[in-house]
Amino acid sequence: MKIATYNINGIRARLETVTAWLSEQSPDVALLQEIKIVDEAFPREEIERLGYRVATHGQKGFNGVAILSRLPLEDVIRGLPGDESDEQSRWIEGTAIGDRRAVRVCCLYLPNGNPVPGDKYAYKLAWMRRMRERVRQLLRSEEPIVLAGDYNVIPEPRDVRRPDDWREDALFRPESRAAFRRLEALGLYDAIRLRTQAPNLYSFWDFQRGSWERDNGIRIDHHLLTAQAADLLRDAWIEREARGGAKPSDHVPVWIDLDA
DNA sequence: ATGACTAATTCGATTAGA
Repeated sequence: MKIATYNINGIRARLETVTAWLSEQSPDVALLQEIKIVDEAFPREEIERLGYRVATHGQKGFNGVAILSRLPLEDVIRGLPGDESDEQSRWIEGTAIGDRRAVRVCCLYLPNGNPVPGDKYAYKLAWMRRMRERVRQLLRSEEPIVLAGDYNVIPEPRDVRRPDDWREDALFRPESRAAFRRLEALGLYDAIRLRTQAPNLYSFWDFQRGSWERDNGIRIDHHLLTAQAADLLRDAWIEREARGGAKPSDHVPVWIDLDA
């Protein structure tokens, strides 16, 4: 079961890029972030035509997440539990039924959190605390679970070309990194780090300042796996080439392959 | 020190992203 996470930075602007990608790469499950559209306006038919089931949790203008699945998709939940007053669409989960195993997939778009300090940073850290509670609940199942998306956290210095440029940024602040480690400490594994300890693996390059040409990137799109999912891990990789393609997002797809 | 890109909203200029 190939599961990709991809912050597409707007489905309106990226529909051709995304449909070409689905046709060429054929993920079994694609977890999308920043669809930036309400559910009713999502181009569902264009994607269903390619053989995908579509579950969205959208929002006008900003944020928004979606699960696209070639496999049966069951028990979809929209929104991160734990705060009824939260109106931002940043979480959707469902169960993809593989040939051998069912896998719970959670698609998340973690808040950016800039500027630091401020309300947005407090929201980011509160959101991460709330996510931890959801993960605690999910872990009780002892099933294969994949939590993937745009975490907006650079875990370590080896995950950023120019660490000094990011010292004061919400993506690299010690509190954000500690909150990410606290998620891992619940018993989750960063899929790419189960495969390689290589530095300079990036999933985002800013549109500005020639970041792509200079390879001035950061790794912020991750798959965290429960132990039961990690047992099934065959491979994990970053589709770096996508950043140089036609009308790219500023993020690229990040992949895992599970024996499921 | 600042702004630089891109997208969405809504058709000009602002907000947000990371």
